[in-house]
This record gives sequence, C-alpha cells and structure tokens, in this order.
Amino acid sequence: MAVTIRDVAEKAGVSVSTVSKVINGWTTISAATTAKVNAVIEELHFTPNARAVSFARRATKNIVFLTSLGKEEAYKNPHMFDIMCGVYSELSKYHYTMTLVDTSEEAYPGETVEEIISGGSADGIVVHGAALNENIAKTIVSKNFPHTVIGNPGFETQICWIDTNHMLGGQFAAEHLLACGCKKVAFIGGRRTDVISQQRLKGVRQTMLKSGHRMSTEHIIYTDSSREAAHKATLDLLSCGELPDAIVCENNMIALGVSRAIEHSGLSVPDEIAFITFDRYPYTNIIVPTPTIVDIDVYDMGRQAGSTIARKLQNPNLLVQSFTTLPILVQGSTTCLMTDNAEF
Amino acid sequence: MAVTIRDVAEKAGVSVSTVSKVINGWTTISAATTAKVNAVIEELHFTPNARAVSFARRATKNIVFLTSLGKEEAYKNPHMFDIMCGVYSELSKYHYTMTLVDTSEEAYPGETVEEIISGGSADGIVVHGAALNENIAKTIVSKNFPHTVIGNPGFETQICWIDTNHMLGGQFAAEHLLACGCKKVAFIGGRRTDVISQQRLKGVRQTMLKSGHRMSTEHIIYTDSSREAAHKATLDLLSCGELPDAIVCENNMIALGVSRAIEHSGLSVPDEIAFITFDRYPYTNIIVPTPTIVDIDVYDMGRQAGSTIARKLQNPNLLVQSFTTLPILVQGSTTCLMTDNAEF
DNA sequence: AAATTATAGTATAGCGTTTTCCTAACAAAG
DNA sequence: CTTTGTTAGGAAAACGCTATACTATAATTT
Repeated sequence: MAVTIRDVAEKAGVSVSTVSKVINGWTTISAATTAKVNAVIEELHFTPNARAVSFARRATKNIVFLTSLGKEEAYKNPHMFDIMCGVYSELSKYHYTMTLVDTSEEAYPGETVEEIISGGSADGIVVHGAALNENIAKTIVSKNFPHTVIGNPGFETQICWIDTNHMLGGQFAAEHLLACGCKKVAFIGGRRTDVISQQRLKGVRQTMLKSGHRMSTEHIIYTDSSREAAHKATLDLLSCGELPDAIVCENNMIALGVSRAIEHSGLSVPDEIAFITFDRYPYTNIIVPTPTIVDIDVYDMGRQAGSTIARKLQNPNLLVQSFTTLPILVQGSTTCLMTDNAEF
Repeated sequence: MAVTIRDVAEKAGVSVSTVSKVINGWTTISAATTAKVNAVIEELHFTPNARAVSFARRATKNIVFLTSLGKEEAYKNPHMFDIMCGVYSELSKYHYTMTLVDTSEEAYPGETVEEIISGGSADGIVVHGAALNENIAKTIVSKNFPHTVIGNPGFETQICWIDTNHMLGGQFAAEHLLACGCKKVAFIGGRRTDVISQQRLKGVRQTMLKSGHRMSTEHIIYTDSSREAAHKATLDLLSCGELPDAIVCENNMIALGVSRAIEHSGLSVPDEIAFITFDRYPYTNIIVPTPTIVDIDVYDMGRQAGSTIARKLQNPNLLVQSFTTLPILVQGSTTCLMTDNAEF
C-alpha cells in the first residue's frame, strides 16, 4: 500500500538498515550513499510510518497533558488554555507531540494515568494542578514516570511541580504601593481558606510590616468573590473607621466591585486611594480604569513545565524537584505611575 | 521488562491469540477461558502495549486537532479552547485520543499535514478554520483523509466543514427586536469585508424588510472594532438624523462602546433604545447592563465536529459534506423580556 | 454410524522500523 | 607480507500485538 523503507532500499539498491541510518542521521554512511538514498526518499515521497517507529523505538515522542476540561472551560478558567499553549510550544521544540487527557467528572472514562504509564501511550506527562490528586501523584511517583505538575500540589508528595511564588506576588504588590507612598493598605480576599489567598496576604503583610506599617485587622476583609459582595464590603470599608490609602484585591471579581465602589464614593484614583489586584483575565483590560495587577505569566509557566519534562526525557538524571516562577507587575492606572522601577 | 501478552498466555495456559481475543471481546472464547484469562490479566496487572496495538492494527485511535495556537490565545480567541473541549469530549466517547498540532507562524515547525497523513500518526484530523488554507484543504481532500473543518473555509473546496448559520443569527436578532416592537433597527459593524459580518447584516436586513421595515442606509455603520470607535459612532448615530429604536452590534467590543454611549446619551435601555450583539465572550457577563446576545454554542460545534469525524471513521461511507448549526438567543436586559418565546 | 456443521482454541505470518552484531574491503603499521 | 585497525554497509533479530487460516473436538443431522 503505502511506500515503506523496503521500497526505498530496493530502489536505491541498498539495505533497509542503510536507509534507516540515513533517515536517522548516522554518520557511518558515506555522503554518496546518503545522497542516493535521500533522492529515492524524495522521489517516492517516503514518510516513515510513525506507528512502526514508535513500536521499534519503544517510545512515542508524545507527552500527555492531563487536565480537567469541560464545557465553558475558557470562561471558567481562561488560564488553562494559555498554560497548555505554553507547554505545547516548548514540547514541540523538542519534537514531542502532546495529547490531551481529561480527568473531569463529566468526562467519559478515558485512559487512566495507570493505563498511560503501563500502556506506554506517552513518554511523559504534564499534569495541570486542577487534575492532580494524591492517587495520581502516588502512581506517577511509584512508577517513576517522567512528569511535571503545574501548580503546588498542596499535599505531601515527592512529585515534581512548578508554581508561581504567590507570597512574592503579595510582596510585589505591597512594595509597589509603598513606592507609591501608600501606608495604610487594606486587603479584600475571597475565601479565607484559599492557600493562594493566604500567601498573597502574607506577602503583603510582611512587606508592610518590614517598612513599619502594621496592617490594621479591620483592613483585612473577606467576602464573596463577587462584584456585589466586594462592592458592599468596600463601601463599608470606606465609610467607617480609618480610611486606607490603598486596597489589595485578591482577585479580579473583587477588583471589579472595589472599582465601582470607589467610583461611587467619589474618591479619586489613584491619588486618594489606589488599588491593585492579581492575575490577568480576558476581561481585565476592559475594566475602567485599567487596574494595576500583579500578574502570572501562565504561558511561560507552561513553557517551563514543558521544557522541564522534555529535558528530563533527554537526560533522566536531571535532578529537578520543584521550582517557582516570578510574578510580574503590570502597571495600570489605579496606582501611581512608577517611572523609576529600580525596585522591580 | 513489562508484562506482555505472552506472559499472560503462558500463565493462563492458553495461546497468545486466545488472550488477544479475550482482550478484544471476541465471542468465540468460552466463558470459562475468558474468566481464567481475565484473572491472570488482573493478577499480572497486564496492560496491552499501546504502541504495539497501534502498529498491529495499522491505526492509532488518535485524531489530530489542527489549530493555530500562540501566547495569550485564551485572550485573543477564547472560543478556540471551548471548541477544542467540545471536540475532545465527543472523541473520547468514541475512544479516540486527541493530539494538538499548531500551524501558527511562531510555531516550531512541527508535523505538517502531509506528514500526519502519510506517516499515519493519526486516523483523522479536525481542523480549526483559523488553521485552514487552500494547501491543507487540497492535501486532505486529495488523500481522502478523514476530516472535519470547523468554520466555513471561505474558498472553493470539497472539504467537509461545519459552521454556524450566521445569516440565521442576524435573522434571530432581527426577529427578537421585531417581537420587542422595534422598527427602526441600526447596525454597527467592524470590518465591512468580513464575511460573517456581511451574513449577519444580511439576515437582519432581510428579516426587517420581510416585515416591511427597510433599514435606512445611514443606520448601517462600519467602524473600528474598538470601544472608543463604537462609542463615537453611536453618539453620532444618536445625535443626527432619524433615531433608531434598536442597535445590532456586530461584536462585543462594539457592544461595549455602544453601551457606554447610550448611557451617556441618557436614553433608557431597553425602553427608548434596545441593543443586541453577537457571540459570548468571557467578559460579556461583566458588561452592565447584561446585553442580549445571539450566541453560538461553540462547545457544541466542537462536539458535532468530533462526533462527525468519529462516525466517519466507524463508517467510511458516511456521506456528510457540510452542515450548519443554529445560533441561540440569550436574553439579557438590553432588549425587552420576551415571556412567550413562541417564535424561537 | 457416518457425515456434516458448530464451537473453541491454536499456530503463525505479518505490521515497518530500529539496532546489534557482523563482514567485507581497504588502509596503515610492523 | 602479514597483522591490526578502520570504515561503510548488510543480515537479521527483535518490538508485542492482531488477525487469518487452520485444527481438533463436540454437537447435530442424515
């Protein structure tokens, strides 16, 4: 049917092994033979059968991206796709392909991680934090399967993961506000139990304290992560007690409510009150005024995860356990403009 | 190393073929033997080697999703991911895996479509319209490779595609506005040359005309697809000439500008003036007031594409060339509430 | 009882590469 | 002139499964 390496060998008058060696760039074949073989390959439009190559090489050159998909994923989690694109971009540089595997409840029972590993349908796996659980982690670790997890697992495990340093994010936010001259910083968070939220607050708190500004307890507020709740919380915050000169919003939904509340309060931004938030969402840039944000380059995180696993695959002795990336400050118009960014 | 079908056969005291038949559910094996073999499979934790299976079956049970990725894809094109999730969900029901392939300029030269087809790394391909060009179309058609394209190719080709009926979308918008009692409908579009835009306008126009309302030419406006441009265009529209009682916005960016302009004009929405837009974006629901939109269920489009190709693969005689899906009206608060939806 | 037909299972030839081990042929060294 | 090395290429055994063709036994029919 399709043209095989044998056809090429016969037509070129050489052996199958010679053709294989030419294809794979062995140096033990003379220039003349190489040229001859390549000419025939060209002539017959030969493409090696990928299935046979995988089989013979006992490797797929494929990585599974394990995640939790679903309807409206782009709306619920716009970062997932960017991470994925980042992983992909790096993997393809190393000539790996990437197949998606979904672990969500609604998913039709697909390949389990066990099956992927023992069935050998991929050489490695990149796991999005949302799809990780202790079982999966245990399987991966016990089988010593090449992997990287995107996001701090949040439980005790030897798995290799990569995440952004969220405490540092809080620190960056506070440092920026300090540089703007803010001294009385408030924090409005969503769920008190959220680890990321805690770390961000910790970063803010410590940084303020280090500069001699202890955050007042009534300036640390938790509310629903909704525009309405944040709106109300902000009005409360601004109407009684000591007025803050800056608000750190833990997420975009809160920032939206804070923004409107400040607008209604009549205070000027950023002169009378500044605010800053975390993470960029597709709608962040339509908020008026454009908020200053401490962002995570999720695409880059994906790239780092991709390159880490690719490098591990090339060199199995690579000793990387975990690492964190730096958040970045994106200046908006809700904090004063920093012309000298010596600090950052 | 890993446990193979031979190990299972030996331990169970049957032949390799018998084990294979048990695995693949052939009915020619007795219940007793089946049970015995399954017990051994369980005991040895045997998982068939996916690479060997692909090789022997001459099929991968894998579909390529060809698209154009890139940094910030989620921001630039939030629909891409939803489509992908839809395709994935359906493919996995048919036990196909899905691998991503990027065609974007910035992409590291990956597998070309030719290589995928002749290399046999996938059994079929789903192409996102943004990644399609005449070359790719020609290759797919000439090799008669199982495929589906998401989005009207826009050029002459025998390729199988699926898209939403955009003209019908325009019709739906107009019918809704008519039902609301609007008679003087304006249209603000982005690029005049955009095919989708043209079809939507055509749908609106024809529907209005059918009800005896010819749209005035000065009520059909083209401007940049930016908030600012749309804002200005709307103010112009509202300040001179005949006042429309409804505006059809061709996209969300325009809707954003229109919304603000109406707010500034002091007209009440939807009583004095209504507006409607197309497609839902991640930020659509943060626009105040929530616009009524004619939406495309892109996840569902993905699912249809996935199921179409899966069915084609099961049954190669399936004669589907192209088909379109229905847009859906999502009621917001920028048009009057339709309690009886007899028409839709 | 012989002939036919089901039924349950086996033997084995692929599938299309890679890769290890060999073997010529020739060059350099002793 | 023999020995040793080096280089270019070939032979063939894997890789682990599927699926076809076949066989032996049991069940049914004549």
